Amino acid sequence: MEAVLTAAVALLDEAGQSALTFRALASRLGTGVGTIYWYVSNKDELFDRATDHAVGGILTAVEELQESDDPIADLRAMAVVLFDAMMDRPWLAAYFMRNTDVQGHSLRLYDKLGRQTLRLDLTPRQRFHAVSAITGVVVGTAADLGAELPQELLDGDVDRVEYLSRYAETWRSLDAADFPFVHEIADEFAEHDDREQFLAALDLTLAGLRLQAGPRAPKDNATKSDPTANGSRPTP
Amino acid sequence: MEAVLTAAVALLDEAGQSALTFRALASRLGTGVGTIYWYVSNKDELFDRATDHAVGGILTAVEELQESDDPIADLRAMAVVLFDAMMDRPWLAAYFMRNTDVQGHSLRLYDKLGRQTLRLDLTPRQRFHAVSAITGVVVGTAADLGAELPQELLDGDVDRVEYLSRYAETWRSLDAADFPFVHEIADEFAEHDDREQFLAALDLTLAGLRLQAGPRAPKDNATKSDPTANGSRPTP
DNA sequence: ACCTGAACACCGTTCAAGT
DNA sequence: ACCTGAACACCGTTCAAGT
Repeated sequence: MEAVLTAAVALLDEAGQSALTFRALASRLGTGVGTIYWYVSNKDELFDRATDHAVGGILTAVEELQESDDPIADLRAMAVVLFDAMMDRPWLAAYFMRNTDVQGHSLRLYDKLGRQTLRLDLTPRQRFHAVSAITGVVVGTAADLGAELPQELLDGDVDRVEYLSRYAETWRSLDAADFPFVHEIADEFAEHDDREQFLAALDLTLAGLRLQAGPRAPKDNATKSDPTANGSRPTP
Repeated sequence: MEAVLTAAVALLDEAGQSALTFRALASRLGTGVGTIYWYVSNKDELFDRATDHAVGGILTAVEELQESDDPIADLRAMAVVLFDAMMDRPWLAAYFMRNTDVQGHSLRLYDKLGRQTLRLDLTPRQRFHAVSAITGVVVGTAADLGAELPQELLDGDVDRVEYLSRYAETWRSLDAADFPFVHEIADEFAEHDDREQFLAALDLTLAGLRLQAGPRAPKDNATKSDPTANGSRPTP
């Protein structure tokens, strides 16, 4: 079992999603395809277990983080670790946190994140939504990366900067009156850095969360929280 | 071409991602598989074009929205329209905004969204990041929905509430000391509504954006913006 | 309990051949 | 210019048969 998962992860690392087939996995393990079906009941489960196997490593990295006195800063640090792991392994995003029945490490990681929200002045529902929002930003951005790479880039015919600037070129050539925004950010797009983009999205979410969590200054635990300003908020 | 795309969208609507095959599409159109390859060079492009075809409808819905004096409220309204369309068609999220070469409607929609950020006191880069963050929330949450449905649900063996409460049951049975957060939100999860969860995530992002856009009160255009507090922010 | 691999049904894609 | 469908290489999954 252990061997099956490490081999599966290796295949995914080497050549991405499409490289993980029962046949490829079997031949790497030196066995028949049927063998794998003894450990795993279908391909979805294979992906789930391979993903969780990789999440194991992320979990230990997250557990090594020092807890600060600012829960939101801690959430940020964890999200960054998670995102960086997904940049290394773009295939991770697709199956991350699906089916926690099988994904024990993922559930632990989810709890690790959520525990920080317990330190904030929020309702259970707000906590649930906050963690979902944060994992959503991580997975959403990372899933884009996994899908973003077209053939040309993987084949090495074109490098990333050329690819992006060709896009920007097309965008600049559009009618500025018709596409004012696309025109405005064409240059930004050409030079954009995925990690920076992720951090920007994450920080918007965290800023919103900080606002929601109440008036206490970020790292100031001396001030008692204002009971009139607890987290409850009318549903939009 | 038009007929190919409407047939493709119909297949996707009826039975999801996996139902769109060249053979199924050909037989629905009463032709051979080869015919489709004359209109489209591979399956990715087929998905891209089918997605953009559907986005056409979303675009007109978005264009019918009235512009208010609050750009952030307008962004919110557009995001909600987009999300609702994706709840109707969970297959949309997977290919949305990939390859705007082929997706003319998507590019227009992207510009529509971005135009609202032009009304905010932000740098081009912040505008670019803001729109990416917002579409990320929409697509990220919607992609979850598309993937979330396991076999049991599609087969109708189990309905949604039973499925969720079975999960919650498992979560409650975990050691509360080991999984304090999962324990805390088990009930929330059992009753969670996807749309509400989306709105919560969106509102966190928008709250962050409002903060970033400067000190002006949301709907107050009388106050001159404070030049010392423009949107620039040190990169984290 | 664990392994094997031929067999089945189904893909995307190509291409020589047609109108 | 547009259509056709057999053929190819490759999937996931099953299962009778082995140890």
